[in-house]
Amino acid sequence: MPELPEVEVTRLSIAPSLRGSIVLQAHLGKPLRWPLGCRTGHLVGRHVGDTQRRGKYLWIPLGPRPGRAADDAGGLLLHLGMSGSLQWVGVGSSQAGPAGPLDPPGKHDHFDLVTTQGTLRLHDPRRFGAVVWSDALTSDPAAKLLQRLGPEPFDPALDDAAFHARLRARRSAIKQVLLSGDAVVGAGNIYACEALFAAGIDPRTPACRISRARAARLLAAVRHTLSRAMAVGGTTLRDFRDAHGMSGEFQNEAQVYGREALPCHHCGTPIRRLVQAQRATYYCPMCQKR
DNA sequence: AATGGCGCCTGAACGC
DNA sequence: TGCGTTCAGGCGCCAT
Repeated sequence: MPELPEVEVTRLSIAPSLRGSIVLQAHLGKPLRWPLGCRTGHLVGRHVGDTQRRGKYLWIPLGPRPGRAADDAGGLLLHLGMSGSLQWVGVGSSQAGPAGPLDPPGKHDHFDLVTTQGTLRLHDPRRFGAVVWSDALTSDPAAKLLQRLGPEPFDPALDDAAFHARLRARRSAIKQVLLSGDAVVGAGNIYACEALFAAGIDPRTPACRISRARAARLLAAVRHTLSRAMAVGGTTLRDFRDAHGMSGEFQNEAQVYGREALPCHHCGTPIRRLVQAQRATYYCPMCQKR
């Protein structure tokens, strides 16, 4: 399940390959969450810029078409949804087939961006993901999709006081507030559970009832958990891979996620599972307090 | 206006 | 073996 670490790992695995290339063609498969918003031919001939990330979205800047003014530029906003992953096949790679630089799209390959340096392919069985053209990050539809996102976890402007203030504005359980991305973006179900364990906070605690000191611990725990996950290539529960096929290792370090009834690594108490907002939450009833 | 719930999708795991 | 059911969940959207 791509959360912020998986998206960042993906970004790092495609940015150097894509940067400086020129789009030769693009192909669409089955419909994704939202329509592309332009014809695939609209992308051809554009210079590819440096891939950026905001929350769990990726932004691939595309320069103006040949002979057009600067305001013809735009880019692609990508989201990996639940089951999306990107694959990069470089020109001259061993995966190059007789038909061209890449095998024909498989059943779950729904977008190809063919460039002078290689092909970026989106694989997404559940199709909760999206690829959307936008004239700029600050124009719709990108702006509309990004406007509601909370602060980035590693934004220096997000200090303990700011984070605490955001928690105080929410009466929902802290687990749901983390998932909503209102107080800080990037923690999905796995990392929200892990960060709450690391901070020793019961996932059912109303966000507004968390003290300044505990909020500081939680913010540090979110940052530490996301950092650690990125350092080991993310979490591969089933099929997450970076664009070069590398799987992640964080699943081996999970303290609570997916460990119902197994002993807590810290105190030995069986890990519990509960459902919050129709999503599984795992926690240690001994180590995590309200 | 914050908040809870729905629906989009498919494959894996499960029960009979 | 095969069928039906349940679960997984990011997140925009809707209703309250």
